[in-house]
Amino acid sequence: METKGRKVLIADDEPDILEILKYNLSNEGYEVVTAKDGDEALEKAKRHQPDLIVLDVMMPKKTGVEVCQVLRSQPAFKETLIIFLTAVNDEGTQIKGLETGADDYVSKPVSPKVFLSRVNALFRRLNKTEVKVLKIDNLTIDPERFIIQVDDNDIVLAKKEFELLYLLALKPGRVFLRNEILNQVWGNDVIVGDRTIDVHIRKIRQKLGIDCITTVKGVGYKFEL
Amino acid sequence: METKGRKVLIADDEPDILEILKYNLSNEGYEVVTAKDGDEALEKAKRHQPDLIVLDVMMPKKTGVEVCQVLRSQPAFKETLIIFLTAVNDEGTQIKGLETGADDYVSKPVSPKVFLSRVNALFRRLNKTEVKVLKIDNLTIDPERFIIQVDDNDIVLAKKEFELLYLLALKPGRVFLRNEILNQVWGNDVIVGDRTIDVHIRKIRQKLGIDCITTVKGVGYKFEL
DNA sequence: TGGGGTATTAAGTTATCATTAAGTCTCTGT
DNA sequence: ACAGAGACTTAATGATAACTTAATACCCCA
Repeated sequence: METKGRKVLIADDEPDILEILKYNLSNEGYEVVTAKDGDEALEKAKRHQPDLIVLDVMMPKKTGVEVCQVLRSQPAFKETLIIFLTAVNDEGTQIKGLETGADDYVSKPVSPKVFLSRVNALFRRLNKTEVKVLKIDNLTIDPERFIIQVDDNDIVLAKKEFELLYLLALKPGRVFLRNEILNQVWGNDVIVGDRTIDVHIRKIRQKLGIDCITTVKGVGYKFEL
Repeated sequence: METKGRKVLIADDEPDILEILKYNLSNEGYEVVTAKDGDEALEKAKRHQPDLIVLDVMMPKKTGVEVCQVLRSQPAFKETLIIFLTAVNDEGTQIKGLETGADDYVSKPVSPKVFLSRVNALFRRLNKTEVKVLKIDNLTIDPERFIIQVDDNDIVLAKKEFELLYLLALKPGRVFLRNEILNQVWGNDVIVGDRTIDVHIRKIRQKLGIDCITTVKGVGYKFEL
């Protein structure tokens, strides 16, 4: 995760397309991983944790839409950008794709120029809103580098702890219900007990050493300095 | 992803059915959660607080009817819509289902079109008040964030206190009978004395510091600034 | 002025959370 | 593949806030 450039995964069953897109993205400074079918796409996505995933709708093993659905059901890929490629200039498919949780949609034949501008646009949008460094008083949370600082002292949080803190800190003062936390941090399908949240909260409080998470009994937790 | 729509939980042990219904509901803008047996259905229902629950009658772990009974015994699910799915075209089952507290009943094989129209009809029938932020003069009540503000000062209310205030504030000027309050805030099953309401009212008045709840002797309370 | 209601207070009761420790899972490097 | 470390989850217990009740004081009106 040291590369300055974003990581992109491209999944398409046509080697030519893969080659063209990879070449263009690499030229722009992106790090590129490729896959030739749906299953491979899922596997590489999990392994490489790309920032953007480009999915051909028509692929062997699993279609792009299916891959997208699987990915979106996992917390790790809730925020990942997804673009669909399709030869079908079908309005229905387009809508279906976007509803599945895709961020954009590019129809074949792909113009490298158009494609690149779309990709860049998505990342620009992302920078403004989603993944951003939080600075609240003497506390800094950098989700990209996975680093937390209090008064310039680095603090190491485990993954779940980090995600939990980041979630709360994104909207200071707002109370997050336990259910909300479970959905956002653990995902829809994972079933864990309520006490699990408590324990993570405790570890965060302990490691940070500052009292920034408030309990709202019977409701949930909120971030507050 | 960004769906503002209602949340629907579907429980069925046949993956195909889940897939079809989920796809159709998603297309209509509903947010969908799935479960593959009775126990999982209960767990997800509790966690996600869906607006509608679709239950297959024949499921492992717990049947749809059993799940329904458990849910209906809890105040949180008194108002939740429930639809039964069943392959048994049995009049008896149908009646038993409706008596258990289901709102509708769809027999398999399910026609997506029919199913959707039933679901839409149910929601149309339901005059559920939206969960929205209330702003009345210098008082702000945000039920989603569980926050109350008076003149920009945050005030912490306990859960019951909050729910009670929110109920009254939803219809300013309207008098709520004690029984009405008990049903809405405590649920039909819970039996608590009348004085309990008084005590909560008192705490709200005390914490808010402003006189916004008026007593109507022999009748109930109303919100009024 | 007494009765039917409500307000207030304090004291019980319960539900929920914090904490700790121990068990299970996962990843990593050899 | 294996061991070890750290991450994650669960279970058990103690602590505390939320909730309920009960007892008493109050108020208004026939």
